[in-house]
Amino acid sequence: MSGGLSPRVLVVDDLEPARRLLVDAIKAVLAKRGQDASGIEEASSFTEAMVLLDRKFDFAFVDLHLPDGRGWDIIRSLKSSYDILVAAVTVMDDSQSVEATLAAGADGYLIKDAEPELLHFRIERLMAGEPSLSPAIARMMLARFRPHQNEEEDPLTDREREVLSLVGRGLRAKEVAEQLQISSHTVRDHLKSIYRKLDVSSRAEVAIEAQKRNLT
Amino acid sequence: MSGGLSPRVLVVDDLEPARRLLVDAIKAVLAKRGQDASGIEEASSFTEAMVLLDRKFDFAFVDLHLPDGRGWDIIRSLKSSYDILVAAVTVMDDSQSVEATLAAGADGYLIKDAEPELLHFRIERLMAGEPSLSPAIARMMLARFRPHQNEEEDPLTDREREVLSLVGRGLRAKEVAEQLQISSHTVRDHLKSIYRKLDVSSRAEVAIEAQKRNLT
DNA sequence: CCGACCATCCCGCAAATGGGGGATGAACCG
DNA sequence: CGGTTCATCCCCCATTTGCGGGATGGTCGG
Repeated sequence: MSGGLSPRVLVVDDLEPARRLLVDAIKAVLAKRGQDASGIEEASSFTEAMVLLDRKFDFAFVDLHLPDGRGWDIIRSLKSSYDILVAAVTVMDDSQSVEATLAAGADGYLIKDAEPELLHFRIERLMAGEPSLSPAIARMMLARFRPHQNEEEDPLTDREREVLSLVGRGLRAKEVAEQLQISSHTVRDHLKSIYRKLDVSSRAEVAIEAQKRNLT
Repeated sequence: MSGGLSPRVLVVDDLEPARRLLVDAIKAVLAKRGQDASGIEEASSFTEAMVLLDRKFDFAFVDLHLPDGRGWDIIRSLKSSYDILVAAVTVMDDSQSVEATLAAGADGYLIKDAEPELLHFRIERLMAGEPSLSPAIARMMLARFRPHQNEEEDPLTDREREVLSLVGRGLRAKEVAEQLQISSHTVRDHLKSIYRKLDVSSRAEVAIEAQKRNLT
C-alpha cells in the first residue's frame, strides 16, 4: 500500500461539496507525498459504493450518513476483504454510530467540520498508517474506558448492584445465591427490588442494564 | 484552566532525562502560547507526587512506571479531586496498563520515544483540551472496539439471528412471536437452536450474546 | 426511641422457561 | 431422486421466574 506511486483511494459521500472537500484534501496530501492523484474514485451513494468494492483500494473515506445504506456496512466489507485503511467521515458524532463504525473496523474517524488544515493533517496521518481520530471521537472512546459510573447515582444499593452484576453475567438465582452465600430467596428479593427500581421485568433486560452499567 | 498566564503543571517521572525532555517540551509549548513556565512542578517518585496532590494543577504528565507506585493511581487521584487534564507518559505500551490508565481517567497517553516535534504537538493538543493519544495507543483502543472478531462466522441462521436480536432486547417468547408473525412454539424452537449453537441456557446469556454481536 | 432503609429469610402460585420428543412442507444440492 | 437444512407447528414436564404477600434483625439519622 505504501509503495505505489498512484494509490487507489475511494471516497464515498452523497453530498458533492463534501466529496470535493475530501478529494481536494486527499489530492493535497498525495501531492505532498509526491504521488499521483489519478487513483481516486468517487461514489455518491451506498449502492454506488458497493459495486466498486471488488476493486482493490489502498485507502477509503466513507461518509456514514448515506441515503440508501449505512456507511459502516461498506467499511465492514472493505476491511474484511483485503488490506486497506479506512476512515469514517461524518458531520455529527452520534455516539450510536461511533460504536458500530469502530466495530466495523475503521482506522480513523474524521469530523467534516474541522478546519481544512486539520483535515489535511488527519488524512496525512491515516495514509501514514496511523489511526486518526477527531478529538470528539477520541473523547468518546476514552469515556468508554472509564468505569461507567456516570449517571447521577442509580437508586440501587450495593447489594443489589452485586446481584445485578452476577445476574447480568447469566447466572440464575440459585447460582447467585451460592456465589454470595445467601439464600436464593434473598437473591430473588433483591432481584425484585432491581426490577422495580430499573423498571424491567426479565432476566434479559437485567443483563442489558448490567451491560449498560459496565457491571460485566 | 485556559485563561491563566502561568498554568500549574505537574511532571512526574523517576528518570531525570525523561523529565527534562518533558519539561522542555512543555516550556516550548507554553512559550508558544505566550505563557509563563514558572508554574511547573516536578516529582521524581510516586510518594513525592502524592504529597503534591493537594496543590491544584491545571495539567499533569505522569509516568506510569515509577519505582514506588503505580502512575495510574496518581492519575485517578488527580482526576477525581478537581478539574485537570492529565496525560500518561510511558516508554512501553504494555496493554495491561493501558486499560488501567484509561480507566483512571487519563486524557492523553504519550509514548516517550516519539520524535520531539510530535511530543510537542501532542502536548499542545492536550493543553488545548483535546485528547492526545500516541498512535500505538489509539490502535490499541480501536482494537478494543472490534467485535472480538473471533470465530469464522457464527452458525446461526438468519431467522435465528432475528430471534436472537429480539430476545436480546428483552422481549419474551410471546412478544417475539407476534413481532415475527409466527407461533410462540416456533420462537422457542429457534431459541433452542440458539441455545445449542451458542452454548448458553438462559435469556440473560442470550442478551449478552446479542450485545456481543451488535444486534441491539 | 422511632421511622427508614437495608439485608436477610420464607410461602404460594401462575406463568414463563429450558429441554426432550415428533412432524410437515419447502428449498437446495449433489 | 434422496439427503440435508430450514422454518414452521405441536406435546410434555420439571424447573425457574415473576409477583404478591409476610417477617426479623441491623443500622443510621433525626
